[in-house]
Amino acid sequence: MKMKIPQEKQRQRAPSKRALETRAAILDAAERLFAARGFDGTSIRDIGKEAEVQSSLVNHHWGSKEELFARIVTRRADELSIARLSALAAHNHRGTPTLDGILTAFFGPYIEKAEAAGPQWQAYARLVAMVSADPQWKELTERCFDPTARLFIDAIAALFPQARRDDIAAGFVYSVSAMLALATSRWRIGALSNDPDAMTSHLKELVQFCAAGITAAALPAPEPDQGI
Amino acid sequence: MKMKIPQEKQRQRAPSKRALETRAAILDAAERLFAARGFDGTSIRDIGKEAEVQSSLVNHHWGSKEELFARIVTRRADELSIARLSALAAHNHRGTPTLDGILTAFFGPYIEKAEAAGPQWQAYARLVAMVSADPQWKELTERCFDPTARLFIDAIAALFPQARRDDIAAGFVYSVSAMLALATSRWRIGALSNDPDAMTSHLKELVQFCAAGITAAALPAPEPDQGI
DNA sequence: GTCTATATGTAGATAGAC
DNA sequence: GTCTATCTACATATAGAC
Repeated sequence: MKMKIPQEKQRQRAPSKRALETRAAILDAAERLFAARGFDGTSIRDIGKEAEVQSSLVNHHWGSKEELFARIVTRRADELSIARLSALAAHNHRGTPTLDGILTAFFGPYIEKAEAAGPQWQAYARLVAMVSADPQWKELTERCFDPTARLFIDAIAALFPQARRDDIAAGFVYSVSAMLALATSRWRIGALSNDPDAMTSHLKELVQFCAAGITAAALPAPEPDQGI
Repeated sequence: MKMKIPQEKQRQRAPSKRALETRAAILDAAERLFAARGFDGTSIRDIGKEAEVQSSLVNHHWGSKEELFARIVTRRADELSIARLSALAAHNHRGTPTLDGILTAFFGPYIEKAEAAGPQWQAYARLVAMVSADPQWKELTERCFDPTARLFIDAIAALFPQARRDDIAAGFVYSVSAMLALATSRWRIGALSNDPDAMTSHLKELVQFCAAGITAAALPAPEPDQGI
């Protein structure tokens, strides 16, 4: 989660307003394109065109394509981590922690931002789904998300003192992948169920799904083939 | 991207043994590289080098890069669908269907192939995870996986006559994403739990997780904030 | 079927004028 | 900071000899 950007390391004077706009426009455009077409599917030229600036300004402001990509992933990851840990602390302060509460503290901040701030956060979910599945970005993923994930796993593990930590961790990874599936594949759920729907109402269903799954994974296996 | 492979449409004579080997080597090499680096991150030249054949043979045998990619995704998808539907039929024939049994019929064939036939099937899981998350391959995904998915959703929905089909479908999509997370991110689970493990033992845990989740999602919401 | 050679386009990154 | 022009490398795909 340490994200030194080399281009900024020794900035001498305050940048002009226009320069700041340019830099922000490049970041937003790059986020949209990377999310839609992937890292290799997006060119520096595409980004310049989308941001309506010269393509050489992309390298000038943000260095190499890899550095730009890492910058995009980390800026929202940090914001998300803060919101998630704050929600977790608030939940703990409210009384005895519950699994539903912990999961809501993790899922909620993203869902809220995706609904409030709109398409940029939705694009970001696709970006996270991509980097999570790609070994090329393993280090980046670990830096951005693992510290917070460990804290949430700790919190859940505290609810199941008798459970193996492996099982809790596995359940948490499954839960995160389910959240990404919700965020990136509403079209898929809609297509399979013949009825698209809004996002917020899915949060509670997602929490219900994951909480039941983690509880089942944490407890010793019940009678085999229990049926429905 | 229409399943016809132009190069094969009117083959006149039986191909030589060497030609068959070349064609198979290209497919396997392409599968490894596409899975490791993605579609845009893999070049035809890379594939030729990996298969130890001339890169022009890649186009000659399999047409364009897109056609080659679609061919790779579909060949194993068809094999998987057959195995899954066969397992589902066997389970139904065995007596009253159960959720655990249906999920095992869906997950089992992949896990078995990944363990038995090894790395090519593991690469394939990463490939499926990629195409599932990428709008560029939406049509390909629908053609390959949706028909079978619908049948499994039907089978699950029959166990919960009172549930909304949307909730079943959502639970199934979450379950599939969890399976892909297991197949592609063992390193992630291992890193978070400080203890990597073998794959087969995870199948039962995965089924347990998903069955509990789907059951919870299918039933009307219980008392709010039920805790652990 | 397989090879060499190549046509044609685009990639990331930078140099240097303003 | 911004722009034009360009260097160098590599991409997909094909033509044509063997």
